[in-house]
This record gives sequence, C-alpha cells and structure tokens, in this order.
Amino acid sequence: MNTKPAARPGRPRDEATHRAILRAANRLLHEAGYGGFSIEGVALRAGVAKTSIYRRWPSKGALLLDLYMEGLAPATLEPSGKKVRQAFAAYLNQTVERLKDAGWSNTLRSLVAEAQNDPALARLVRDKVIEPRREDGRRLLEHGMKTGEIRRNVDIDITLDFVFGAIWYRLLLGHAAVDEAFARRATAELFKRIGSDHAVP
Amino acid sequence: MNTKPAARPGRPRDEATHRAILRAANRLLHEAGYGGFSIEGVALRAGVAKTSIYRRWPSKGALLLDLYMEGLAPATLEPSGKKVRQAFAAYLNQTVERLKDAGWSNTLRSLVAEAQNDPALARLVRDKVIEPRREDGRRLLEHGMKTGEIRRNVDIDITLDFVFGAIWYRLLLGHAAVDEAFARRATAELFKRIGSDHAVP
Amino acid sequence: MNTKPAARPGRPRDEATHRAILRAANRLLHEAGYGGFSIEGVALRAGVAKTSIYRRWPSKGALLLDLYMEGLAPATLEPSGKKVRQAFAAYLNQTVERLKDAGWSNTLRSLVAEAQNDPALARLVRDKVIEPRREDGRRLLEHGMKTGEIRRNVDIDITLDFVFGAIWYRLLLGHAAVDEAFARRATAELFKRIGSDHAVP
Amino acid sequence: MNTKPAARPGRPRDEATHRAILRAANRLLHEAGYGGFSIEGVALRAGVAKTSIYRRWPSKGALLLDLYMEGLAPATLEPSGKKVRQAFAAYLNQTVERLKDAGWSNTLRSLVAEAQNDPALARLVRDKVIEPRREDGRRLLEHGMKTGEIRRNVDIDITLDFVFGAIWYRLLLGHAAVDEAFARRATAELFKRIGSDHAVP
DNA sequence: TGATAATCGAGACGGTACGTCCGGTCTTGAC
DNA sequence: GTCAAGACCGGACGTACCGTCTCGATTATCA
Repeated sequence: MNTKPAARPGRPRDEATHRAILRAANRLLHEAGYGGFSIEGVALRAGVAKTSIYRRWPSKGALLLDLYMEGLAPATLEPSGKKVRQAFAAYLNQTVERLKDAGWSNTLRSLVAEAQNDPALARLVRDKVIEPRREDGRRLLEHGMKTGEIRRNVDIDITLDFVFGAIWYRLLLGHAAVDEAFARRATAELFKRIGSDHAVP
Repeated sequence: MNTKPAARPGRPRDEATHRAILRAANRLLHEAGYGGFSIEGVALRAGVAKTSIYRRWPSKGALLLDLYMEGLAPATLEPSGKKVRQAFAAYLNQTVERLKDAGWSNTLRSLVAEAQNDPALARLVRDKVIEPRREDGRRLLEHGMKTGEIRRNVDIDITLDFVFGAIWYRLLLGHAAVDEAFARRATAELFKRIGSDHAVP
Repeated sequence: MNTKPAARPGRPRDEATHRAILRAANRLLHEAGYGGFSIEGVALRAGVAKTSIYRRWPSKGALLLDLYMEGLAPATLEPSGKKVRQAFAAYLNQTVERLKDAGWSNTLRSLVAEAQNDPALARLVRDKVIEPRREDGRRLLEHGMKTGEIRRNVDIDITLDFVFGAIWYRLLLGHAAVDEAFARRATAELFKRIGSDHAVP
Repeated sequence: MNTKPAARPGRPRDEATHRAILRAANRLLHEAGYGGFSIEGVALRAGVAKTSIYRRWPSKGALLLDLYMEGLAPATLEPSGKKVRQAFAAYLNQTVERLKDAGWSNTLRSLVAEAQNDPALARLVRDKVIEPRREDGRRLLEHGMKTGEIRRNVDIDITLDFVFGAIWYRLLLGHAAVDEAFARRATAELFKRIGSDHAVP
C-alpha cells in the first residue's frame, strides 16, 4: 500500500516554495492587511516567481482560502461528551483567541471582501468555511435537543445565523471587539433563549 | 434667520453633476457589482470628469457611503405606538424588500468590502450605518422592557449583534437568502424567549 | 486732444493685477524653469484668478512673449555713431549680461520650446523677437558696407544666421556658455573676414 | 568567442514591440508634432502597453533621443579624401534632405523643446547629438588647416557655433527654411571667412 | 544515459484603474 | 466688465497590479 501520490513526470513542486509563499502571504496580510495584499507583494516577499503562485492558486482568493485552511486546527465545535453549553463556550473562546492574531483576522476579513468580487470564491468560502462550522453547530444543537439541554422548538438555522452572524458582524464592521467578554455574554444570551428551563441548574 | 447656506465663493457645485454621478454609480453597482465598480467607470457613465468625483468624495468608499445615505429612507425601527415585535418584523421586512434591489445590496456589500481596506471609511460606516440602526434597536428594546414586552434580563448589545449580525452574515456570505422567510423566522426566534411570557398572549 | 484710450464701460482692468501676474510669472520661471511654469502656478503665486490671466493672454506662450517684451529694453544693436564692430560687441555683451538672469534665459528658452507646439506663437516670436533683431543687424551691416567697414560681398542673411544662431544654439543646447569670452571670440571671428581689410587698422 | 550578449534572466524583450513603439512614435511625431506627442498616444498607436514604453525609456525625452539615434545614419561630416569645402557642402545637403521629413524635423525640434524641461535629457542630447557632430566638424577643420584649405587663425569652436547654430536657429525659430539655397549660401559664406586665399581657386 | 516534462527564478507582455496635474472654459457674488 | 474663487470637462501623466507569456536552468521520471 502506497500513500505517496502517483509520481508525475517532470520536476516535482518544491515544498519549500509552497511554504515560503504561505508564510509570506501571512506576513503580508499581518502587516499590510487586505489593501496591501497583492500576489506581486507575496511573490516578492517569498523570493518566489509570480508563476509559482499562480501554478498553485488560480486567484488571490484561492490563496486566502488556503491560508485559512492551513491555520484551521484550533477551533472545534463538537458534542464531545461535554455539555452543549460548554462546547459553545469553548468554541467562542477558541475563536476569540484565534482572532487576536492580526494575520488571522485579516485573512478572514480579506476572504469575505474578496468574495464580494468573485462568485467562485464565494462558493468555496461557503463550502469550506461557513458550512462546516454550521454543520458542527447543527449537530451540536440536535445533540442538545436529544439530551434535553436545548428546547425542541428552537429554529436551528436562525440560531446559527444569530451566533455566527454576531461574530462576523463584529469582525467585519468593527463596532465592538470579538473578545472574552463577547464570548461570555454571547453564550449566556444564547442559552437564555434556547436552553431548556430544567437543563440549566 | 437664514436657512440658505453661507454662499461659498466661486462657482457653485452643479447639482446635476452630483446627481449624475450618484445615478451612474448606482447603475454601475447594479450591473457590475463591487468588482466592476471603478471611479473611472462612474465618470465615464455619468459623462463627468474624474476630478468632479474626486472633488466631492475622497475615495471610492466615501462615494459608496453617500450612495447608501441617499437611498436610506425606507427602513425604520422605531417604537411608533406599535408593539415591539411588530416594529421588528416591519424593520426586517423593509430590509428584505430593500435588499431585493441588486444596486442596494451591492452597495452594502461593497461598503463592507471597501472598509476592510480603509480604516477611515470603516469608522464612517460604523458612525453612519451601523450605530444609528443599533441605536434605534436599543431604544426599541428598552421601550419594550418598560412596557413588559421584553424581559428585563436581556443583554441588549448581544441581542442586537444577533439580529443585525444575522442579516449581514447572510448578505455577505450568501449561504442563505435574506428573504421574507428569514424575516419571519428571525422575528419568531428573537421573541421566543426574549419576550416576557405573559406579554405575548 | 485725449491720449487716454476711449474709456470702456465696466470696471477697468487693475494695473496691479497685471503687474502681479508678470512678476509671479517671472519668479516662477526663475525658480522652476519651463517645466514648472504653469498658468495655474502663476495664478496661485500672483494671488490672482486664472481668469484674470486668460483675459489678458490667450495662452501660456502669449504670456511668455509679453514677459520677453516687458524686459526688452537693454540690448540695442544700432549704428549709433560707433564703429560697426563696436556696436556688435556691445550688443553681444548686453545679451550676455541679460542672460545671466535665470528668469530671462528661461523666458527665452521657454518661448522657443512653447513655439514648437504653437504655430501662432511661433509666428509672433518671429515677428516680435527674431525679426526686429535681424532687422537691426541688417541695417547695421548695410551701414557698415557704406562706411567700408564691411565687405560688399558679405551674405547678410547668412551672417545674421551665424551670429544669432550661435547665441540661440548655445542657449538652447547648452554645450557651452553664453558668456563674455563667447562675446569676444564671436565678435573677433565675425570680423576676421567680414571686415574690409583696410577698415580694421 | 561569444558575440551573443550575456542573456539576461527573464523573458527577453520583444524586438517587435520595440520596433512598433519607435514606428508609432515616428508616425505620431510626423502627424501631430511635439504638441500631439504623448506616451499614451504612442502606446495606443503601437498597440502596446504604456508600461512597455516606460520599461525601455524613462521619459518622453529619452524616447525622442532614441528616435533620433535610430534614424541617424545619413549625415556624415568626415575628411574622406574630399576637399573640406565639399565635405561641408555634402553634410549640409544631407541635413537639408533629412529635414524635409516632417517626422525627423519634429523629432529634433521636440528633442530640444523637451530638453528645456529635463536637465538629464539635455546632457544626453549634448553627448549624443551635439558633441559628435561638433567633433566631426572639429576634425574636419583641423584637417583643413593641415592641408592649407583652412586658415590657421580660425576659431574652431566659434566657427562650429556659427554653422551648426545657423541650422538649429532656422529649424527652431522658423524665420527661414533649411533648404538647398541655405546649404549653398552657408557653405559659401563659411569659406569666404575661413578659407585660405590660395586654397579656393 | 538520454529524452521528456514539469518545475524554478526572472521579468516582459497587454491591460485596467489609480489619483494627480494642468489646460482652457464657465459661473458665481462682490465691486 | 473686472475681480477672486472655484467648478467644469478633458487629456495625459507615471505607478501599481492583474493574470499570461516566454526565457534559460534545474530536477525529476521513464525509456
């Protein structure tokens, strides 16, 4: 059994180049934000030819999306034995922690900005960024309904719009910080609405 | 008492030019979206010199903001005798109605995208777009608390983040439509627990 | 008998404005040369409206020409009792002296540069700047022929092309200075064979 | 032995693009003169991006200079066995012939006009246009002095100023044509002054 | 071992738009 | 009718990036 992909003919892609691009992109996004983020700038900083970027990513947005995927690990939203409320609180706290990194928050903000331009990217963002989180949330809520932590008459979609929406809203419009206080209050308010009376001791 | 503005020296700005720019900008935004929206394109379509645009608006974003301000009228969110729930429902329906216009929704989406670039614009957007709506909402909720329609323990800020956030979230990420169904379900969900038990007969 | 021009209706032109424009133009030409010379710049420096310049001069070139005419006085080239050779030497020395002023030399250089653009100006330059000098020179040479200082077989036009040409050539191409040494050597060379053998003792 | 130039990295410049630019520039200069000569216009006519022009020439003037260098061939001024007088006459006739082409004369006139703006260009014009011709002339005159065709007391610099000056003077100020009659009369007048008595039979 | 092929860097290519400058004209209210 | 002020349309400037392309050189697989 061979885990290696079928070796293509020709010179293989250089892993180092790949990493250099992602690192440079992250750095540029961190320092200059969406406005200062250009393929040309990334290539320059990475010491890489523009071609080497376009060979891997068809557009600026695709690179941004990969930047997101690369750094994804932390935030999880799963019914992992914990109480539903605790799982939500943990997710929000991880998110808050993650967004403290300017590179990361700029990546997300740029991704949305770029998607306003680029329908293909918009679809990818929905499929890779938005839906997986919603799916996690949906499963968690349904789990909570079974355990009795969540009331049965909750409108799951709208509830997910409320909680994820609040995060994006604060992130993109910037009228208030996405911080620990937000995580705490959002969780509290969420469960004030959706928690079963008897489930919250 | 003089209502006329203190006549500035020099040739006054041409109102027709002003309107032509806004109209052309709207049209372009309607047809080509954020990606196809350029000062040059607006100037061309309006039959106006680029300088005439830059004289009025320092940046693309400032023009977008004015485009928003111009078309503002419809959506209101006031405790105008009606029940709080009805006021919210009316606001969401007006918003839904408004966003059916591609020009208008592109204006809002572009405004947010552009603001990711431009901190000065971001501040203006918060002051002119975000905060006024939040303030309306805040007043309405407080009014509802007095009348007993809204429970006293509601976290107003977070609640506003939930409901406005959901709108922006759907608008910008596009995973679901901002339509009548959304308005209905969001209102319902909002009042499921936010409303005092005895206030909704 | 009235020397005053027939009084036109309306507010008379302001002499001070006129002078302010010329002074500012000269200053700008002195400091920034042809490249930095713009009607807009002159208006700004003179504290005058652009209109007030265009009312008086139809184009940049016309203003430059007037700048030349204003400062004309010094250089004369007349058979004023002196020997022809002395008259020429005096003319060249006056010219050299005049051109030491950067404003003046820039005026002349700009006038020629501008005339390459503007046939109407080119004609004016010929009529007001070139021909009068040539006419003076022609009269002087003819006078010299009568007195025997200048040989009869001299081609006057070509001779004038040689001597005035040399000045413009040095002024515009800048390969060598238009200075006292030039004046001396040019006069000497001019009279080496142009002068009758017996006329120069 | 390798005559190939050390191949620079990257895609080599396209010779066709280069030629298209020069051809378009020449055409534009021919048709519209200095006033109508713009980088933008050249790019449009050549079907070339503006950047492709700026990549090669840092300024309008640099392009004009290359236009001059490209079309240089014809005029020679060398002591090629001929008599000095004949060499001068030939040079002037070649120059006259060359200047009949509006493209060529506009190139020279524009070059001088532009150089009034641009000290760097002025220096290049002196080095590439003015001095080589003067150097040819200087060698020719010195050669003539050795053969006895030119008198020993001639001031070479001033003589060159006279004859080249006359050409530029007529070209730039336009008070008289640079034509065959001019060539003939200028040669005659020149040798009336500088020719040794015994050398002109 | 040598042909084939995809990679690498570098950088040229045609484009689009940027934001600015200046040209020359027009339009105010005040004088 | 002039004045200062300043708006108007238009053309060009020089720059930044876009995404594509063409080079010579390098590094792999496959015959």
